Amino acid sequence: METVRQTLRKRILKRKIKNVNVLYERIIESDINEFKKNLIGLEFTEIYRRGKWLIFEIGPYYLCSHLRMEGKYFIKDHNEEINKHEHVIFEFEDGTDLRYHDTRKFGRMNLVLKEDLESVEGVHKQGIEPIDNKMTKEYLYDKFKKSKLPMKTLLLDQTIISGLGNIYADEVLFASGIYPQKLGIDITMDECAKIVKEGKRIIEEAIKCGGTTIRSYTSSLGVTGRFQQNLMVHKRENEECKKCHTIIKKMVIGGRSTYYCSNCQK
DNA sequence: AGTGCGACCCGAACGC
DNA sequence: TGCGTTCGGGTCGCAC
Repeated sequence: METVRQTLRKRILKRKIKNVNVLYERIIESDINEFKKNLIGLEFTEIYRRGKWLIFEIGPYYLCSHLRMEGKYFIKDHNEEINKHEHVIFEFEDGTDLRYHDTRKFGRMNLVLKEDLESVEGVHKQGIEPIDNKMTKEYLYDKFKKSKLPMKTLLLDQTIISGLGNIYADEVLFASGIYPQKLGIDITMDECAKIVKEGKRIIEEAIKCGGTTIRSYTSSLGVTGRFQQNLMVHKRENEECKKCHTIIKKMVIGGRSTYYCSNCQK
């Protein structure tokens, strides 16, 4: 998401919106007519990110966009044919479009007045980013030790750690040597220190690589996604652990597929 | 309050 | 080859 933000802001700032075309209305959670009408004549001035949310600053509003798993943004010439998975099209006066593409139609957008940002479901309850200096072992220990949930589930809790998804959760647990089903109450301060250290390292590295693209056919604005070459466990079921050559296993925890090395993660 | 689970959505992968 | 079925993934809402 950070990669998308960085690339997108180079491409769309300071362009006036001529028209907004919404082809699948359920993407828009706020009032649909206001969404289509209020953005016309305005230009994006900045793009922020909060966890997995992209927050576009535009006039008196924030446009909050959550891509879920498959949402992507493309810049295309307005004359280009509309792909069947393009659901929201922002038409700029210079003849280009910003197009939101989502094969699963899972992503969501909210247009709110700036002062109402905290009213957007999900945006307001973000925890601390792995790359934020406020992320400490004491903070995590305090959150984890009270919970009987498995560590995999806790790492995915956006109210604790902001922005960590399924891929990176598996990678952080592997790098920290923690068995994914280990319970929060059983975690130690030393393990929390590892999660802080490895979480920061992995996310910084992933951002440097332009993120992770799991499916080879996916490509979108700002996602060249070279980090998948660095993945140690995720999507590597039945392959050898890159550290100890044990066969990587897969299990489901909290409804999420989880990859791990039974030798490296105790 | 904490926890578990179905719903949302549909292309891809799988099974026959 | 072609059909029907299952899966996945982030988050919310509901039930316990």
